[in-house]
Amino acid sequence: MPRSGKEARARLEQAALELYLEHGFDAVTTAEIAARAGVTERTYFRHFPDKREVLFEGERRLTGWVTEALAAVPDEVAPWPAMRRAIDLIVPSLEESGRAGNRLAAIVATTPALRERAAAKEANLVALVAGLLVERGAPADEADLVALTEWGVLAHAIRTWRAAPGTPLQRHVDRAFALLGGLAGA
Amino acid sequence: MPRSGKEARARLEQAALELYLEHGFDAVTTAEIAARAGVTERTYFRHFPDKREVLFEGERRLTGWVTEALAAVPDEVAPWPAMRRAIDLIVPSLEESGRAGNRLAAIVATTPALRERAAAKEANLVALVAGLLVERGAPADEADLVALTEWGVLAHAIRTWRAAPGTPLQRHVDRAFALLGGLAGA
DNA sequence: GTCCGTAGTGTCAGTCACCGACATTAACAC
DNA sequence: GTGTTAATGTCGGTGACTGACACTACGGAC
Repeated sequence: MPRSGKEARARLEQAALELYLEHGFDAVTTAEIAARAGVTERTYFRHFPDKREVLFEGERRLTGWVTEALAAVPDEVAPWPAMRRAIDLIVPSLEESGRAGNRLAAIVATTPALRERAAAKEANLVALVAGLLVERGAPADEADLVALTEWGVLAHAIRTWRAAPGTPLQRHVDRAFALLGGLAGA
Repeated sequence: MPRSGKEARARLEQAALELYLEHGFDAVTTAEIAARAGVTERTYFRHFPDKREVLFEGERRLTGWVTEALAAVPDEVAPWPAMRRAIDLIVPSLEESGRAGNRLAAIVATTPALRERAAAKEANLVALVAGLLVERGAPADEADLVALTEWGVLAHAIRTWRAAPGTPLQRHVDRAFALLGGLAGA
């Protein structure tokens, strides 16, 4: 019953999240996820390529935000400040999805297989950013270095932000950039 | 026949490398690797936890180098310059293992599953470095940021070095640090 | 030399992630 | 109603990975 297809996908996401939280990633089978979602195991694999990917829908939104944010910065702006501005543009979206992000980070942090996937996603994102900077006219190796470094700073800021609940993310971002500037400038 | 155990492990590494190069990672089964190495599939999994790990012995050496290099830098040196010095100490070792590294990078770059593992290894290494810096007395978040950034710079330098055969790695490292200093200082 | 503990291996049976091929059904257009 | 299409169900299979148990080569104790 092709009841729009999107419904099944959403139910699978929900079921997977619940089961992973209840019993841990390793103790859950894809068949169980499918059963709770009311579909067949085969249907699960039509919506997601493997057992892990069901948890990373948020990451897809993130790549969208990054692309939009960089597109919103004028091409004349040099790579480093352009990325810096783009990060400021993304911060509110990140802050909004903070709760879901936290819950997810908890599962991911405790299971190696998911940390692997997360690390890979991050690497892909850095590559995407570098590519976008090149399209804006940056030299390839400068783009690479800027993407790597600034994304690293953002990732760091997110971590310290998660460790200090209630504080605004923007402050952590500013602080991290200032810290890096002092370190790398000398 | 426990013919020292190390021999079987080495044969497995060799067999896996050959087969992966010949037919590609996905087209090779662990049973085939074991067969070429003259052991059982079960024995393969006694030496390596999964199909991918057999390719990452070099990474283990790398973590050793990093630990030693950081230990060789006096504790009085601040985190950023300490890591900077440690990288200079590692460069020769990296340069020596350049050939093997290139061959491996080629396989890894072309298969997503291996890129995932590589990304995870890199993240673990950054975490290790941050931990070592903390042991030296650095504040946790500064250690995190320094490890992230400087390791990123090194990774970037290695990439440009691979793209420019024949040039010394140290030059790429110096160049990348200079570039970052100019970017992040402003 | 015999005995014995240990480490490395073989064997077997099983679970589970994942995939190809084909049949089926709901919804929608006409 | 009929045809089309997208989503699903069904079936069978492959291959990564694991637990349990038996076996065999080696080293040392005596």
